[in-house]
Amino acid sequence: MTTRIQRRNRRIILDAALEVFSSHGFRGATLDQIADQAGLSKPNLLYYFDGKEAIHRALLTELLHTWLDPLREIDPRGDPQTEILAYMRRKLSMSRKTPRESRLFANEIIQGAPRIESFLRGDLKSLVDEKAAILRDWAQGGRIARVDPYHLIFSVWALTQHYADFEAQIRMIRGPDHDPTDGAEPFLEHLYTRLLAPDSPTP
Amino acid sequence: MTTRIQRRNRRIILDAALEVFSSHGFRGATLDQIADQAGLSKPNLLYYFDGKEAIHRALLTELLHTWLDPLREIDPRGDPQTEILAYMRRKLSMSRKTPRESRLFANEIIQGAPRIESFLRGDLKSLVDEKAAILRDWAQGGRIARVDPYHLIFSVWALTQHYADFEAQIRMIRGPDHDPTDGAEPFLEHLYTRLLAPDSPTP
DNA sequence: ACCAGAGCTGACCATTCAGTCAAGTTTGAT
DNA sequence: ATCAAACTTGACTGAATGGTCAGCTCTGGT
Repeated sequence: MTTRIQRRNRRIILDAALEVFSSHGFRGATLDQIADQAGLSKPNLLYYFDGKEAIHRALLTELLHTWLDPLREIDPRGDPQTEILAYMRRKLSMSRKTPRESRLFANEIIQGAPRIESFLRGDLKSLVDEKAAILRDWAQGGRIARVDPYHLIFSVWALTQHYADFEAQIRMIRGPDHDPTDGAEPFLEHLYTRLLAPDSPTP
Repeated sequence: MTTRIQRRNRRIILDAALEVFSSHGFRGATLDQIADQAGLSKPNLLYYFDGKEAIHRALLTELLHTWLDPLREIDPRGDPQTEILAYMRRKLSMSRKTPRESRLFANEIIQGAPRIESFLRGDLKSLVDEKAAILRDWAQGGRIARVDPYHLIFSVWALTQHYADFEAQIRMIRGPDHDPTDGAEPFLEHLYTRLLAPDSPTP
């Protein structure tokens, strides 16, 4: 039985932990920082979670649960260009709305993905393989340009997550007033529209 | 006066530190790990460098010295598409040849770029502004498609560095035999050729 | 062969940090 | 109002880690 206080405090702790882990990485984060951020004492943190590792695991589990949703929604029966453009927009929207989660994930991958290897090799690979097959069919059927489906998926990841993961760099180049993703959507729409336009059939 | 031994050992230490820092981040790396990797004792490390911070700083300084070279080479007098494609190829080549340096940089940015803020606001911003102006002129002159020059530069960074920074993820999806960048170059050539083709003039 | 300085190390220190615990306070069902 | 369970915390512990130091060994110029 979980109480009202438990739900509230677990949520507060996970929020604080997301803030700290996403900006310092697992090793760089300390329980004291998380406790401060949460406005709770360190022993109290450990009353709700079994340790630093457990907090981190809870955060990743929660994240991975929704991480694949945008890709999952690609519909093989839909219009190819519409589907891919919509996928890109969903990913860009995630970068806008949950940049800390994106950085949490990025930190994990850059450091070799030790804690989410089974997820990557399992759920992620399966889904990517499945959707890549759809993209391949679309390309072979001439409904989009003949591009490598895996690199196409990677390009969406790279181009959208970049705005969350490298936000600091973009801010320093474009100035503090500028929102990092300003102008990104029309640019990426243009890019994918051009990229995907079917090859004109050689008569 | 620097001796032969000094040059050799500083090099060994920086190599080891690059390995460790790039895969664990600054806080996650320990002097003992670096010493192990270098095959030297920890006090010996500190004989050559003033501390963990100093090793990291030396590494970043060395990296930043060449980080901007690919962008710097864009020639305003060259053919726009050729120049931009060549830029993309230079960046992709860097991701292939020096992925650890790319991850060192990525770690730094994701964590808010505290140690290289002045570089980003200074040298990097200046150069990006300068080259963005060139790209803008090309776009306005109709020599490439009308795209936002900043997002165009960001797209090159995102698409090329992704192969180094997210190598672990790509490997787990494509399998261990597959080189992560296999097929990337033709894909990106196709992408930028399509993206940049000048808008057909409306008569 | 000598030796001054460069190069190197085991032992040690201070701090940071994850995690524990005994003893307190608050909550909510009765 | 009572009380058992839920919640909270100051004070602590042990391990990890960045850094120091006295004294050792090696190197290269004479």
